[in-house]
Amino acid sequence: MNTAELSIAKRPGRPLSFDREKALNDAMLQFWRTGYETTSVSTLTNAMGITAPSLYTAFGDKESLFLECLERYSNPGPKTTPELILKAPSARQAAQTLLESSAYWFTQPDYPAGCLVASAASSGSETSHRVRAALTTIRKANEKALQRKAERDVREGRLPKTADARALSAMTIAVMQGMSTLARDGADRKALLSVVQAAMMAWPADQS
Amino acid sequence: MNTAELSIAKRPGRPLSFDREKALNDAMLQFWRTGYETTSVSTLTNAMGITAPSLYTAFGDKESLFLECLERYSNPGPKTTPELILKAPSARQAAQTLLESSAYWFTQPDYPAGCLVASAASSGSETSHRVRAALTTIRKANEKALQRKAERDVREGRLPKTADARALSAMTIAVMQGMSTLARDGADRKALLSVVQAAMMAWPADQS
DNA sequence: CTCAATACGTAACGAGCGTTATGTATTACT
DNA sequence: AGTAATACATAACGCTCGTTACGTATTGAG
Repeated sequence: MNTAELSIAKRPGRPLSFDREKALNDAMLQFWRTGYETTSVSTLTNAMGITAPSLYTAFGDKESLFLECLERYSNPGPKTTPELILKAPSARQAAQTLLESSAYWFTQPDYPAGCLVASAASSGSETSHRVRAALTTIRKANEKALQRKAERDVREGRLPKTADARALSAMTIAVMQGMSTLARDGADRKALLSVVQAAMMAWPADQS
Repeated sequence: MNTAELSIAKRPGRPLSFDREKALNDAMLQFWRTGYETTSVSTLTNAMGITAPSLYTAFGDKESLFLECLERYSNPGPKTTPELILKAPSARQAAQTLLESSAYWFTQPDYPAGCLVASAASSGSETSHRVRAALTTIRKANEKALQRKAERDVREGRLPKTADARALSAMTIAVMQGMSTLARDGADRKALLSVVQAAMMAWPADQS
């Protein structure tokens, strides 16, 4: 008996009768389509193919379910977006990769248009402040990572001394957010990629 | 008796006991703060200082009230934003004016942060599709006006022949949308103005 | 003064919200 | 086999939603 088997050792009691991962994914897609506050629990249970008590047993409540969906959405791979930014060869290339992958991600066929983080709860009442805080945290983490990367590039000469690292990263994040709205309004992948190309003109070329 | 007096001739029956303009303004501010679907009628009536039947008498229903607020918000002056864009000396200057005034508008003290149009209903259920359509229409009208202005500048030599009018205008609108989110997340006026400065680097200089 | 028309305050409507109590079925452990 | 623990399905909870009857008060017209 190895540690892996230990970590998935079955708890006592009746096990879940549905695939928790699939249900979570279905919930994420529904939130992606229709936001947080405007998606009801009954809409969720329909999309997930389970009943309300099952949802509460497996995920706690609506807010916890959303936060878990958010985690799944923003950390789909082994590396987080801030980590990817910091590992890029330059801030400029990190920005370009971020925007280009966003252009792809926001226009995937058979997926909701735009970005879950950008469009889930840009406004909202006071009752969902934890949700809004989580969304803001994700957005700011990306911006901060890009900013630090750009500041380092200025220090190390990959960007001109006159470059405004903070402004460039905030502008890049703004373009990303805005592209989500463009996608929701019907812009296709080609249009978004041309937006990326235009926005990257604002970045000074990497100094060699 | 002139035509102005005729146009405000009193209708029969008891007049409204509150200032309709002030109530409309209060409703707009509330929608601005908390969005469309997440703002309840009771929240609105509290903010407006009237009762629900008064709201329905004066404004129809929640959706009509929001659409009227939207008109008031997006047409505050004698000229619409598309008109201002078309009258600017160049597309580049129109974009700069649009972004700079947005930076100011999104960070007014004692007003909600960000943009009502950008944050009211970026996602949402199917029941509010008329509201979402109205918001999309406003966004697209601005983008289209800027695009036409830029296309004319390319034709008339104010912009280089290689400039992508569509991409530049879409990028500019994206930055504007994104700045609204930045403002909601706490960015101050100075930060937004530096974002504008950075974004404008993507626009080729006007040819003289 | 009467009448028609509109707004007002109170109170309530049906519907849907997020959530949970209840009893039963299914599992693991002893 | 028996017990503890968990999930299941059904049904309902209290609450808020957007909206509106209903009766009364206030206006202009004749």
